[in-house]
Amino acid sequence: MNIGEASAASGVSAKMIRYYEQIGLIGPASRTMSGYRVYSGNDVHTLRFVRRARDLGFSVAQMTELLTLWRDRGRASSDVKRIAEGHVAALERKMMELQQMADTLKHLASNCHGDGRPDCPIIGELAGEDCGKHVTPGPHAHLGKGFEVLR
Amino acid sequence: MNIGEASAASGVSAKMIRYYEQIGLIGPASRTMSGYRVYSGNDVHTLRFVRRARDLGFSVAQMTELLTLWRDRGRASSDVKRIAEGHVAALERKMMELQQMADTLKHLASNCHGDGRPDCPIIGELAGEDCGKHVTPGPHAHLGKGFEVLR
DNA sequence: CTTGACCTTCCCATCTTTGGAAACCCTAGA
DNA sequence: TCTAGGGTTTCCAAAGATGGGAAGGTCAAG
Repeated sequence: MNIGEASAASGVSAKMIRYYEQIGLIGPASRTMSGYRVYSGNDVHTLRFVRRARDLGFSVAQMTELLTLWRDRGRASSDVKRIAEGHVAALERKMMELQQMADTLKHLASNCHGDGRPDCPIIGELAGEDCGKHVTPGPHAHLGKGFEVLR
Repeated sequence: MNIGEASAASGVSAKMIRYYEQIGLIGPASRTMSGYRVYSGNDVHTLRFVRRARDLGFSVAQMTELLTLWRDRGRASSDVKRIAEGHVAALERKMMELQQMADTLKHLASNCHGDGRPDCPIIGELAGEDCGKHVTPGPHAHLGKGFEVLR
């Protein structure tokens, strides 16, 4: 099976398969005499594992850990659970961050006429116009570097 | 006011101020004879605008639009509202995506012993083991390229 | 004048994914 | 057998926003 077939069978693009090999997430594929990569059913299994983990938002680093645990017959499920729960926490942190942005914007937009007139609380807020009630008190600016999640 | 002071006054790092100038989000700053960038109170006002928009998750492209509208005294608030609501929609799409990942993972984790034993539904799901009830039916893989939101 | 803090530009790294170019390989049809 | 097309290889670059650092110039205080 060459890389195109492996890609179709796993749902991982050929580009990404090469990339994953390059960065060491997956081992180097064996080659034909002419240099074409060759994949086995087992390789496709691994690629599917990677795609599912990717779909769940795991980073390459986390996938490396997960792949190692997957291959380790003597693994402790607590190790897997720890990674998963850490990721869930990161997802929830990110969601809260987005929620806060969305809430602020929705509030501002709800007070915006949205017609031909130029007055707009959204622009006003961004410009820092103190017009009485403030929507963003501020404390969500330095939310830290919780960017482990999401591309 | 030099770039360090403008940075402190606006909350935008000096690095980012230079970057925003380079990509054309903000106009080139005037310079002293020795080449130091010089900022006015007005410039700081603009930088604050940019920081607030950034904190709300707007992309550079969107900030460009917003800055243009801000400067346009004859703007229609509907234009601003449209951008804001589009961004809210993107935020909500992204949140739903994350929620789906988190839900799947939480479900899997709740069924994981999390002890020293190797059995683990999380690894099982990633490996594609069909063990009766499936948690991820699948239809959230090709969620599209909704990556306009978030860094 | 020296020192330390600041500024300048330039390059690199992050992280995942996509795109392209140039060259090579394989297979089917003429 | 030759050729056309599609698949494959590698390498380079881009994207988004931000951080880090090096090498060298500048400024203000002592």
